[in-house]
Amino acid sequence: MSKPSIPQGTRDFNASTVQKRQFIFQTIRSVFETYGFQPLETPAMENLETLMGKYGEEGDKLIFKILNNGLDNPQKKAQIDEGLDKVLAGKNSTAITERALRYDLTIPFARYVAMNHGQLTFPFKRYQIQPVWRADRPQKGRYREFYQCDADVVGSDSLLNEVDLIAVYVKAFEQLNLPVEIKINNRKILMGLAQVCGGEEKLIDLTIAIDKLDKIGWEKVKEELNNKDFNVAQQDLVERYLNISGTNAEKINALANLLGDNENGKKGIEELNYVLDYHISTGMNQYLVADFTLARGLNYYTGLIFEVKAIDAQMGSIGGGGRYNDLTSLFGVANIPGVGISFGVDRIYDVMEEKNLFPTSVDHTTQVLFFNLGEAEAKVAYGQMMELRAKKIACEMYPEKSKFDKQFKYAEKKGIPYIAIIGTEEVSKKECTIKNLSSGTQTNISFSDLAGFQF
RNA sequence: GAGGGCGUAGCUCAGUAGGUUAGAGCGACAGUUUGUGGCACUGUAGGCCGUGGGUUCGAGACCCAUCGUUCUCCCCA
Repeated sequence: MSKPSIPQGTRDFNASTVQKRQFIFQTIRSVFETYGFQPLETPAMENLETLMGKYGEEGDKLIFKILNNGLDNPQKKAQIDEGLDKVLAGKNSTAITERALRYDLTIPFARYVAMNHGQLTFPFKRYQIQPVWRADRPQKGRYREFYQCDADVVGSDSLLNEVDLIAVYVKAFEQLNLPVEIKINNRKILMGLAQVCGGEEKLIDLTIAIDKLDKIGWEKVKEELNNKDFNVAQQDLVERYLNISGTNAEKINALANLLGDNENGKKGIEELNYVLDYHISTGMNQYLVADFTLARGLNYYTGLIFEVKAIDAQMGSIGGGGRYNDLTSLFGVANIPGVGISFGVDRIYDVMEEKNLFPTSVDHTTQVLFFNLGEAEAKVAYGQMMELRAKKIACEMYPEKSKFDKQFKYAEKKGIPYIAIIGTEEVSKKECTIKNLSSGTQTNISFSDLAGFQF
């Protein structure tokens, strides 16, 4: 038998890791709920059809598909052979696979809204904290199974939603004590740039090229634009666009000059300004950075877009989101605009761990270990232990009668702060010896006072 | 999908130019110490050197393949 292992890109989480992760989940969840979002859960698997074509060509390749059952059924052999040929040719076939693992939380949410729009009260605000799966090649900060925490509002055009979601980001990261900046841009600005550069149809090529700027540098981006038939004047314009710098206000001014009276550009700037101005009054503007190089890969975004970056950390974005005007139309229900954000918990964990930002209080463990000094003594001790447990004090008893040495070491390794000794002497006196392991101090407490002892 | 690094004890790693019985630290276990831990000392257990093939008188080391892992690119949280 080979050594046991787990699939590539997946992880087991030990007690301390789970507790730290729970701290992140609880922090985010409590902020979501404070802002009026309600929970939703959707299945780990969706119909393949629901997911395909929603994440772009690259995304489709990264969807984990689930093999159908019953492929060994001889009566279906013809269909299955035909399906297999399609799969081998790089297509999908429902004869082979008709379900897939969730790739993100946004599309399943859109599907849910489309299915239930008759029953939902709009604006509908939901949050969702669940794992997603991607058949990506794992590397630093990238896993094949990871959690997303999403909050979305659908059924409202108001920019107040964007304002509110930014506040969610700020408050959550403040509570996590993780310094971040929130980059903000508008797809309309990018659309405006594309129009000024020759046409809307260039938007996708343009955003893909721009998105790479901080990785490959301007020269390479220029090369890519050249390959995509941007002429010299257009390349020049993009260069001036990307070189915009300064404070948020200065950047926006420069951008307004560059895009002139392009309608999308004007609208995009207006929306951006609205949100930035709003957060001057909340004092959260210090976190906001207008960044016109921000593009976001997902093509369903239509308005303001966000990305959260941890300050001074070698890590890709730890959150992102934006406005999508018509996501549910993918599922046949039109005119439900929405806006949402996502937290990348696994990356947040990695950054916090690296920077040592977890409060020590997240480690919960047993408070009191009751020593086992023999059958009769243990029975008395067990009764005392149950009293403490009734007070919600975490206790456990060493399961075997062992030498002190061994029981002490167990407590020490597990980080248990107190031990309780009840031996023959204590039983006859109806008392208990409590020892604080870190200070070494030891006191005798009568059974009747034990439940009131301050551990 | 493309390209690099690394696989030796439970963990972290040595292993010199290919040479006889593969080492250390930590951890585990036992004892010194059968009602007082952390420290110290002593001892014990634990290795198909990832797997398969090849080169060689001889391979942990060199070559090929394969699997695993990790990082980078693409893309993304």
